[in-house]
Amino acid sequence: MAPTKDTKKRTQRRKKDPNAPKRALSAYMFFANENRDIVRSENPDVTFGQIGRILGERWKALNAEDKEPYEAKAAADKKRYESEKELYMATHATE
DNA sequence: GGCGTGATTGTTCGG
DNA sequence: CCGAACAATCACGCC
Repeated sequence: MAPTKDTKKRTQRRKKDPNAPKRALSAYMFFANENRDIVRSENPDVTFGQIGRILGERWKALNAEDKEPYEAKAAADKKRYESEKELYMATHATE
């Protein structure tokens, strides 16, 4: 099932690990990186109120092929985190 | 062997 | 400064 949105208000940002590898970014993050300047450039009138909403709308508006670069980076970033987590695990184990 | 959980990531915007 | 919608994530630990 979904991560029970009820669990609690997200963005709790609580630390629990010594070196906290901080997982990785998300496709949205990479996509947003390119959209923030694009969408906002095409919608200089819309503010977070709209942009934020619009951003997400068109994010999905793209096709798997469009998200390709975003998903690709997402996976790439994940590997990034994977390395830190690996070390984090090592440090955690061998300590 | 399958499940749920939490933590996190980045943008925009404003008071 | 931080949070809040917007979305994805997905590794982690556990019985």
